Amino acid sequence: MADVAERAGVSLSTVSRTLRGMTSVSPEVRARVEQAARELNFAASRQAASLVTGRTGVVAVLVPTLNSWFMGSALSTLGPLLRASAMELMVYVIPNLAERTSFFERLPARRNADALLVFAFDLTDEEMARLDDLGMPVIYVSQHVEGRPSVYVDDVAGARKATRHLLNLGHRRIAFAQTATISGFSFSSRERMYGYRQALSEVGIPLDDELVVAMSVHDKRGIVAGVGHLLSLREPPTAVFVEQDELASAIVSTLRRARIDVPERMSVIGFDDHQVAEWFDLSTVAQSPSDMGRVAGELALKLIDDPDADRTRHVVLPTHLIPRATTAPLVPQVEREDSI
Amino acid sequence: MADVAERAGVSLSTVSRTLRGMTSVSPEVRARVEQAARELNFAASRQAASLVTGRTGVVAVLVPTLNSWFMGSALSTLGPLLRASAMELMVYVIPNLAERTSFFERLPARRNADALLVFAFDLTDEEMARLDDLGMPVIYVSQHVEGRPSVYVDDVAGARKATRHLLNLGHRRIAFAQTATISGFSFSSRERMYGYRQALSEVGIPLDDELVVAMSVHDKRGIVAGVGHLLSLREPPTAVFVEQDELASAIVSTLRRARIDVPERMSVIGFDDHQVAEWFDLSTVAQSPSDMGRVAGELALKLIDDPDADRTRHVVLPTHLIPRATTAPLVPQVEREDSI
DNA sequence: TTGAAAGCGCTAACAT
DNA sequence: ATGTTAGCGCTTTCAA
Repeated sequence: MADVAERAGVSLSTVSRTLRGMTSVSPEVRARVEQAARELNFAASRQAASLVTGRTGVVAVLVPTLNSWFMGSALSTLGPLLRASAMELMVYVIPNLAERTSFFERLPARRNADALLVFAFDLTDEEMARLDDLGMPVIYVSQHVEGRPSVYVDDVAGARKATRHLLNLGHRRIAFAQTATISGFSFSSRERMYGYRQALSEVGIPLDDELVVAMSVHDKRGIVAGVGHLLSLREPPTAVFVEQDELASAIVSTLRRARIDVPERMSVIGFDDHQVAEWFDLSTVAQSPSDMGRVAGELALKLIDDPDADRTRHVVLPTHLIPRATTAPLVPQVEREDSI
Repeated sequence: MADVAERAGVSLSTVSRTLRGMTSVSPEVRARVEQAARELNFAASRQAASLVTGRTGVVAVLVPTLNSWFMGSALSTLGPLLRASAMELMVYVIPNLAERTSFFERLPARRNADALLVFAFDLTDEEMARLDDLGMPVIYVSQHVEGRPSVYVDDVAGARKATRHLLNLGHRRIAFAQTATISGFSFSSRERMYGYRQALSEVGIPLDDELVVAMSVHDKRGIVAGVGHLLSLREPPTAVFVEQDELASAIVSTLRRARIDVPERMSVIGFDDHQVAEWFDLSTVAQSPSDMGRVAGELALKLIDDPDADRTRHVVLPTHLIPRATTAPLVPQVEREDSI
């Protein structure tokens, strides 16, 4: 910056003021400085600036993985949004317990970011307390935490929509397929189960634990076993609400391979509106991770800029039912049973 | 840091040395300092340190999107790897031309990172020249650039493997399904096409442009039309090599919906070993984005640490054929033709 | 509107 | 092994 000052024949402070776009610089001097800066290919060091301003120009995000549709969509929106406000995006990927422990021990984000976005993590109270005295706004995304700024989708309402859709189609035996805890998303999982139960209770259908199965997307045998369990019940379900599109797709494949037609013999509805839902023509409940990224980013910027902003605000995002080809009205199968 | 020094009853430099893990600190003092630091919840400011050292402790990555299996896997590996070397991961998401232009104009990474990893971008010569005088190692990932450090998978060999597998199964009419340019991945696309052609030429099968179709994963009608084109040829293919698993899955679905059994009537092989390949039991050629992230990260760390390291080194990663259930030996369909 | 000067929090060279 | 001290490149009073 000294070089620029010399070349433009002005003082250091004038260069600084010019480059930050302050108004108290005469147009003539400004032109000269900008010219010099361009010629020298100069860009100010954020490190040095932040040392004196106390702001880093960085927003940090804490994520369990980047390898998921949800995180990918959310961050792909968040990145450009931050850049529009001259902020950069720092990512902390915490895939396992060891990393997690070390992160919370050392809190590397401290002083190295202006805000932290915690994505889809089920934190312990101690961990949250630790983040509380990080000295920066901490926003919880895809989960809701009392008394702290949170952005999340209304999982309960979404699950209710899915279940009601099946009820409206005439189904009465409706199963719920749960994903065996994917790290970090257990919060949504609980909420979706709750919405499912609510919808059934509303119409007076008693809850039946036999209709609830848990499986993991990556465990083929487990999926087959789970589906098998449902099919071997005395009174099997005619519809399944699966809490995640990826698992729903796997279930549809499994059913079809077993010659159980979907949706003729079994309706299946997912949750997410993941890309795979479109490929499978899967009925589902859409949420928008991209909106989540945007809203969370905007909230972060606001909390950074305005220390008086409400730090307990919750933003709840809506869901939408997307009926596609894997749900259909219940067809009474009485004939078959009679014919046995 | 002064607070820590005072609390531990030592000098500033001793605190600094301790916290950076230097050996020239007596165990007893070290313990005291660490204790004090913990009590005060202290973490050093990277900004201040980098002002002195000239190193930022940051590795920046330039990506077209985060919302893809490839990027997600690569960065999920890269993140923890960097953190193990006390480096942080800064992400620049450049989804469109406007962002791209502005990135190359302002080069925000300048002075704010120690190395830049350019993922899956087809850069112009001017853009690369611009990066050359960024004053930090720039590593090209998932593409190969003459004279600059690059990490990429051997797409040509992979495509050859896929095609040869089909040839070995007896297929002679083998189509190639290309993805209509997904931003940033045109490099791999060209290479895979090239490998396909090589394998055919090796065994003396003439190239037939009618067997090459382009489609986009998100354009259902386009996929149906592309498949339709192949099925309406005078001499239709008995196998298709699809350059991407996601598209391959869509093609398998389309074929099955049209009652063309896969693999009985048509073999389909993809490329990537994307998750979806497992769900569809799709034969494919595996590449490992995760390895790519790891290797690229290691290379970055090396180039940062060792100014004398070879800056033109290329790392080529292998591919593996994964035969699954969508490829099968050619069944002569002569009978059918006779019976018409 | 511009300039001079005092730090921001750290590291590294030097001294002990 | 530990302490002292001079900056790193900026921003921000304060003065002119």
